Order: sequence, then structure tokens, then C-alpha cells
Amino acid sequence: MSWWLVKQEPESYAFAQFLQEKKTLWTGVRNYQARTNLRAMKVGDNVFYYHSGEGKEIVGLAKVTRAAYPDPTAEEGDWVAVELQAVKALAHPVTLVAIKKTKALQDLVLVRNSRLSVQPVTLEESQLLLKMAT
DNA sequence: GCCAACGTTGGC
DNA sequence: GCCAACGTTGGC
Repeated sequence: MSWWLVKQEPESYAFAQFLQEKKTLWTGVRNYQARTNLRAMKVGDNVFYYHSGEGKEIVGLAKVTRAAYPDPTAEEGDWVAVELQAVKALAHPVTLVAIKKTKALQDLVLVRNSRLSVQPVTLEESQLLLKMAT
């Protein structure tokens, strides 16, 4: 069971909307590193949902309900999509500021490479993030 | 609004 | 294959 983090601008697709729609296809990823991560996702894996731009905080949890398959929105190239199901909003969103203040989270990809849109999260990091969100 | 970091493109 | 130039992203 792995943990991931996906990044999205709330103007494009806020977590609240995702919660209403329950499931969404995670399409449009056009970055090789992110693609590698999408391909490594397994059904049942857990996903943190991060709002970049307005917010800059982890706002919710989701899980993978369909593993990587060819991205239907890709007109050319070998890209993949997954299906995600919204699980719940975090009681206390974990802000980027709080993450940066936490020593044990300095290796989080969000800190090291904030531009990567699909990121792995270690088990230790995920447990700490969940604790901070309680 | 600025700029640093990153990824991609294209000339050599 | 290298690297300069450019475009994009996202934090500040």
C-alpha cells in the first residue's frame, strides 16, 4: 500500500468539487517523472490532494480506483491516466508553511521539487501528515 | 508581479 | 550529445 500526492490548482479542480463528483479521471499529465509515478500506482493506494497557488496546503485524501491506462486526452505520445476516488477532506489542512517547519518532512518531494505534479510519499511522511491533519 | 527552478527545444 | 534559449510553474 503506497502513498502519493497529487497537485492541483483549486481554480482548475478544487477538492470540494472532487468530493461532490466522488470520482475523477486524472488525465493531462505530460511529464515523464509524473508519468512514472502514475504507472506505479496500484488500486487501493492512498493519495494526498494538494492545492497549489491559492491555498498551498494538503486539503484532502483520495484513493486509486483504477491503475494507469492510456490517457484518453492525449492526442499523441505515450501518456497515462488513473482514476481517483475522493475519500474525505482533512479536518485540518496541512499547509506548506507547516510542512516546511517540520524537520521530518524536509525530504518531501513537495519541499524539494514543488513542480512535480504526481509525487511519492513515504509511509513515515504519510503517517506524520495524517497526524498533523487530525 | 517577480523570479528561481525545472523541463523542453533546437542549433551546433 | 551538449548547452543556450525559451516557456512554464509555483512560491514568495
